[in-house]
Amino acid sequence: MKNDPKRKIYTEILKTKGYKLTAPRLLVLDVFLQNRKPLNADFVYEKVRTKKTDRVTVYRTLKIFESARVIHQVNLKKDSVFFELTKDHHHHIVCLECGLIEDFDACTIDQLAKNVISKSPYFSSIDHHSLELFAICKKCNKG
Amino acid sequence: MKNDPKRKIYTEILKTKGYKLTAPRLLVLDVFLQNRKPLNADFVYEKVRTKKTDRVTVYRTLKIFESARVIHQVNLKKDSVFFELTKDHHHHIVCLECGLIEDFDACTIDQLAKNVISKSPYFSSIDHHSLELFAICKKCNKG
DNA sequence: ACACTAATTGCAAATCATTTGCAATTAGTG
DNA sequence: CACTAATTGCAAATGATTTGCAATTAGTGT
Repeated sequence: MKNDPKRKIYTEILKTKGYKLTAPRLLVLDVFLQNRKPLNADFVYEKVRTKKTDRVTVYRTLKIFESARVIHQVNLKKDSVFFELTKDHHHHIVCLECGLIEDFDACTIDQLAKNVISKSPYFSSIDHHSLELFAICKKCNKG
Repeated sequence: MKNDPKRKIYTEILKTKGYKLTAPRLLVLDVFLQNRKPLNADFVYEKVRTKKTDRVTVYRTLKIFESARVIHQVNLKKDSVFFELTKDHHHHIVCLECGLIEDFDACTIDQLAKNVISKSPYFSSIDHHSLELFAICKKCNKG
């Protein structure tokens, strides 16, 4: 969505880091803004391939977005790597059988992170975190 | 280590699930017992290749161990998948620059998980979880 | 608006990790 | 000790991701 207020935040981050705002990059960004869940390279490519964007460009764009901290990896134990927008951060419960994903917030994690940092000899601040719970969902438990 | 008390726990799990205790499987298990940190397929293979064990067997063994819940995936944002023994579970702070890993415990996560479960319409229990913090370590922050 | 230049792109080919098919071997059972 | 299904190793296939390179383009200054 061109009118998503977060769009500007991300494009500003990219500009600040010296990356050009090219058509493919904006397309990929919009895929993330329009699909607020963890996405893999293939999903993104399927959404932009019609708009003359190569698969390689998708890979390269994901790398750039990741290094610019616009997106980050999410551990979903699927066969490929998934990413989500950094500002959309939340946590997931993932069904080990069917892959069902439920979101949840965990405000206590920030407190926990502070605690860990205060005791660490190597780290003094946290960039971001990843908390995933894995389970068998009720449906799969029956089957 | 043949004398590691946890070795028996894992071999029992494998037996119970009907998997044969073959030489390659015991070799892979021992690699995990002797290297208490997240490992990838390549690391394991390098440790067992001398003992006439094929790379394919390593991959297949990791799959079996994962489905038997002897090991599970850890999200370290590296280019390949890492695993650790389930009973060795702890959390990590990973440096986004140099990959330095520091371990920590987080006993409050279990409470948090219970809390999430009590509110979830889809899940009624947690199998395991994954909490990783990502940061730039003090050393990399200077450089 | 126009030209310049480095960054970015698309394509084709290469690489890397992981998987599959199949015949030979082996662990666990009786 | 023999039996049988599970497991293994090899070779080849697959699938995801990366690389080289020439053509294109965004952002800059004019």
